[in-house]
Amino acid sequence: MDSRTLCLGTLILGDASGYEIRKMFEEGPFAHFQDAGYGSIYPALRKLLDEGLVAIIAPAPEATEGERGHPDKKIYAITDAGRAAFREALAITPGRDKIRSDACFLMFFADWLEPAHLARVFDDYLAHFKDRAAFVKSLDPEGVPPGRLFTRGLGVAFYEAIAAYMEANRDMLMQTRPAAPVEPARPADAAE
Amino acid sequence: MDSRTLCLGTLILGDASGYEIRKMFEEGPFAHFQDAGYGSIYPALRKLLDEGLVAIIAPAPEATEGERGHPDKKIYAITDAGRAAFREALAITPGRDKIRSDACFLMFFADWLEPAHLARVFDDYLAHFKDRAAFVKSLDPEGVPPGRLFTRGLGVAFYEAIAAYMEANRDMLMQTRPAAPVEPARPADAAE
DNA sequence: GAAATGATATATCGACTTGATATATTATAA
DNA sequence: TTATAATATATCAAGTCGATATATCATTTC
Repeated sequence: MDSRTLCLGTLILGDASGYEIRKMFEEGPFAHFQDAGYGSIYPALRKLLDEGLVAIIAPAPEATEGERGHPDKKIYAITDAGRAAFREALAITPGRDKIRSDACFLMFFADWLEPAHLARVFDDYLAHFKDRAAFVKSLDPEGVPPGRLFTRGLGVAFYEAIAAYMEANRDMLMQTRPAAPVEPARPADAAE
Repeated sequence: MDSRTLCLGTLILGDASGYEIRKMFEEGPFAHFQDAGYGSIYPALRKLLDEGLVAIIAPAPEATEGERGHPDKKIYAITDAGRAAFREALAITPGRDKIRSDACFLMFFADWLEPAHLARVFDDYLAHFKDRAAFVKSLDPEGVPPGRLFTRGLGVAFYEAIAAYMEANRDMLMQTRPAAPVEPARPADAAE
C-alpha cells in the first residue's frame, strides 16, 4: 500500500500531525500490519496537500493570535476529494503480505549460534509476542466497526499462536548443538 | 537482515546462481520470513565477490570446453571467509519483525469497500493461507536440523492460526454494511 | 518442422523506503 | 536551574522494490 493511501487511512480516523500519524503506525490500530516512517510520511503529506486530498487546519484555528502549540505544528485533515481518492485506492486486489523476521532467520540457523545467544534471541522474541498479544487485547473493543474488530482479533490470534508454538517447542530448539565449530578448532585446516 | 547476509545464508544451504537464490526466497525454506529481489541480490553478490566471501565455481567446472548450460550462468559458492563473516553477522540482537499486509488494511476499512469486493479480498486471503500451510507441511522434515524444523513449524502454526481465525469470524466481517456511501447519494451535499 | 510460449538467467533503472540525523520547542524530573 | 525526555518537522545517503530489457533454452502447439 502506498504511503499516500496509508496517510489518508490514518486521517479517516481523525485529524493529526505528521508526528501523530507516525505514532499511529508505532502504537495504533495499524501497528501489527503496516508501517511508515517520517521519510515516507512527510513527502506523502506534501503531495496530498498539492493534490487537495488533505488540508491543513492548524495551528489551532480558534487561537488565531497569541499562544499556540508547537510553533510549526501542522494538523492535517482529509478532504471530500481525499475520501473519494481513498475509496478508489481501496478498490484494488491487494498484493501478498510481506514479512521480514530477522529473529526467525537467526533461529533457522540455530546451529550457527552460540547456545547462550540462541536462548537470548528466543526468549526476547517470545516475550515480544506475549507483550503484543496482551497489548492488543487491552484495547477497548466498544463501538468498533466489524472491520477493525476483525483485524484486531486477527492480530491477537496471530500473536497467541506464535507464543503458544514457541512455548511448546522451546526444548526442541534448545537441544541444538553447534554443527559448525563455534571457534575454529585447528587454525590451519582445509581452505576453500 | 542485510542482503549480503541473506545471500550467504542461502549459499550455506548449497551452491546457487543469482536466479536460484531469488527462487529460494520465493519458494524455499526462508520464503515465509524473508525476501529479496534481483535488485538486492545481484549488487550483494558483486560485493561479496569483491570481499572474497563468495567465489564463482561455474560454468560447469568439468565441462571446460564445448556445451555448457546458460552461456552467462554463474554459480556462487560460499568461502571459508564467507562462513566466518556469516557467523559474525548472526551474532546480533535482531530487530523487530516487519509486516506489511495490504489485505489487512483493506479488511480494516471493510465499511469503505463494496461488499462483493470485501468478500473477494477475504476469500483470496484465506485461500492463500490454507495453501501456504499445506505447502509448508508437504516439505519433507527428514534429517532437518532443529532450527529449520522449528521455523518450519512456526510457519505452519502461523498460517493455520490465521486460517482458523478467518473461518471462525467470516460472518462477523461479512455483516459489515457500508458506513460511508458507496456512491455519493446526492451530488451536491456539504463540502469540506 | 516452425512458431509460440514459458522457464531460466543476468542485469539495471527510477521511484520509493529505511534508519539516522539535524534542528528546535515544550514538558517533566532531578 | 539544568538535564532529560517527548513533541514536532524535515532531510539525506544507502538501500530496496517492481518493472523492464535482453537473451538462451525447453516445451508445447499448429
